[in-house]
Amino acid sequence: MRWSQTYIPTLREKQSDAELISHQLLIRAGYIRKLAAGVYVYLPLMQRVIEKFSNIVREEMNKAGALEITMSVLCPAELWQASGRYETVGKELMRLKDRHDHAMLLCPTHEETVTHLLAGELKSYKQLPLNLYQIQVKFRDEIRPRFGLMRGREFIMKDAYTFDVDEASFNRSYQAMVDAYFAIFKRAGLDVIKVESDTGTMGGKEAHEFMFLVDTEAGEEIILTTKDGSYAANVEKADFRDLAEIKTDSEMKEMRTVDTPGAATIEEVTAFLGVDPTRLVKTLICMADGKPVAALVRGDRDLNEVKLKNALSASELEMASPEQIEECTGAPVGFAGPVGLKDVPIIVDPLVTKLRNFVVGANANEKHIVNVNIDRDFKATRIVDITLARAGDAPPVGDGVMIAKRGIEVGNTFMLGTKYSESLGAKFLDAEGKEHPCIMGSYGIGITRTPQAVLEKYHDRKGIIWPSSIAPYLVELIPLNVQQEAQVQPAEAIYKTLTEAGIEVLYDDRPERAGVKFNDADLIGMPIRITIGDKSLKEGKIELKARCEETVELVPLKEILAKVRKMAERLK
RNA sequence: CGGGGUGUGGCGCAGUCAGGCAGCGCGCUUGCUUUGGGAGCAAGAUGUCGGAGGUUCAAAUCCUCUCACCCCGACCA
Repeated sequence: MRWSQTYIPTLREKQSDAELISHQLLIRAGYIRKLAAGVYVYLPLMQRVIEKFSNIVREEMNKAGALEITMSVLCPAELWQASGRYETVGKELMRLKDRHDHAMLLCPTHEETVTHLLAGELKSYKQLPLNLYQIQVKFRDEIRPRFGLMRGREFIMKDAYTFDVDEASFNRSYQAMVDAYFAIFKRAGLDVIKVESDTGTMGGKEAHEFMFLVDTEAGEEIILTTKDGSYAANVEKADFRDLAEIKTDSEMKEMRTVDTPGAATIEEVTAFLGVDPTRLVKTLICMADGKPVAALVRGDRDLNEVKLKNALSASELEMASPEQIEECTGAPVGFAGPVGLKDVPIIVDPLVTKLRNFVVGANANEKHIVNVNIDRDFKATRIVDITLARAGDAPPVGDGVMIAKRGIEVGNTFMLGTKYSESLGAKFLDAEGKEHPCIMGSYGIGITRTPQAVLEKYHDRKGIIWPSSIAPYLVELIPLNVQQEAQVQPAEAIYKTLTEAGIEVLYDDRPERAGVKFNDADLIGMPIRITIGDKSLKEGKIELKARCEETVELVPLKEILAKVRKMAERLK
C-alpha cells in the first residue's frame, strides 16, 4: 500500500484526554478516532490490526473445532426476560424500542440468542457437542468509559458457546477453549495467566479470566497469586487463609458500653481504646436489593462485596447511604453494631467467630461496646466468608503467601451449567429418549481491547513496536527523497518484488522530508523498516532495520527479499 | 447518580475575572528554495466562540436554561 493512497492521519501533538500510553499512541499514530464517550472509529491501520488478530483467533478456534456464525446485534427483550438478565444486568444494557414500540436491546453478549437458536434446533444427543462462535460488535453502556479501546461502550468481541451432553464432555470442550486461548494470546505476543474469577451476572458455577499482567494503571483488575502460580484469582473471587496472629482472651468478659467521643473510624477507635484493629469488628450496613443487611468483618479486614452479594443471592448490592444507616441503626455513620440490631440480617465472617471480647459500635452516637461475644450477645443470621483477600494472605491450599498484581482482562471463560439451556429450552433427547438441558460454556476474547493491551507492552519513547503477527504491515519502505529518481527507482522495484512475494509493505511515497518519514515510521510501528537514501545507495546498498532493534543492516538490492524474509523469521 | 473541570478554525491553546475589530502555535493551500531525524521564505484559506433564551448601544466575555466531553467519587463507616 502506498502511503499517499491510504489514510494515516498522524498527529504531532498528543491528545490531552488520553491517559494510557497505549490509548495515546492509537490516536497519535492515526489508528483510531473518538466519536463519542467510549465509541471509536477504526481507521485503516487499526482495521488491519483487527483483521490480523481476528484471523489468529479464527485459526485457533477452528482448530479447536468451533464453528463460526454471525448472530444479530439486535435482540428482542423477551429472550433476556426469559433468562432473567433483562433485570439483573441493569443499566449496562443498551435498550431501545422499534417503531412498533417493541422492546429490544443491543447485545452485550449472546448467551440468550445462541441458546434460543439451538432450543429450536436441537433434538438428539447425536448433534452434540457443539461449539459456535462469532466475531462481532458488542454494546455495554459502561458507567464510565475510559482508556480508549480498553473500556468502550461499543467494542468487538469473539464470543463462543459450547453445548454438551454431560460434565465429562463439557470438561473436554472447556479445556479445548482454554488451550486455544493460551495459543491465541501467545501468537499475539502476550503472556497471559489464567485466574479464577467471579461469574457475575453471567451466572453458572465457575469462571476464569485470562490476564495480561502490567504494572501501570491500565491493569484495572487486581490479581492475587502465589509466587509459583499454583493459585491465582481475581481479588474479588480469591479464597484465602488468614495468617494474622490473634490474641484472644480465655474467658468471656462482661459486655459494657463505653463513650468514644470523636472516634468513628477503625483508626480512631483503636487509637482511642488502645486496642489492636484485630480486636474490633466492623459492622457494614449494605442495601441488598433495597433491603438493609449488616455485614461483620474483622476490624483489620475489608468487605468483599462480590462475596456478600453472592452469599445473599442479591442482584444489586451497594453500601447504605448515611441516611439509610441512621434509619437502620439509629446512629450516625461509624457507630453501627450487631448488638440490639433489629429486623436486619446479620452476616458474619468466619474470622469474626474466632474472636472473643471484641469491640463493636453501639448503635448510638459516639458510643462503642466492648467485650462483645457472638452467640452470647447477638446471633448471626449466617456465617459465611465475606472478607476481601489481600496480599500476605495464604492461598486456600499450598504453601507461602499470595502477592498482588495488576492485570488487563483480555479473555474469559464461563462454566454456565444449565442456567440458559433450562430457561430458554435448549434440550436434547439422550439414548434412552429422556430429555436433558445442555451443559453450556461461554468464552470471550476482547478483539479490540487485546491489541491495545499489546501496546501497553510493545512501545518505546518514539512510538509503537508491533509484534509482526498483528502489525498492519510487516515492512515500511521509505525512499528519503522522492525528488530523486535514483531513490524512487529502487523503491518501486523493491515494492514490487516484496508485494509479489506476498509480503505486506507500506510504501511511504510522500514528498516529505526524511525527518518526517522517520518519525512517522517510528510512531506507527511496523516491524521492519527499509530505508533508501543517498548514503548507502552510493555503495549500491539499502538499509534494513528492525523497529525493535538499533542496528542497521546494509544489504545489496538484489538480496532484499531474502534478507527481509530472514529478518521476519527472526522477529517471530 | 454525586462532586470538580472543559467546550473558541483540522489539532493544541490564549482571550472570559474587568463586555468594545476573534487571536496564537501546529497543520492545510499556492509558489520558490531545501531534502538522512518533525525545513525556510512569501502569499493565502478555514470560526454559527457547544446550543437556546435573556441583559446591553454592544456579548466568546454578564445572567438563566440546556447539551456534550474529561477527571474524581459512587467499597474500606
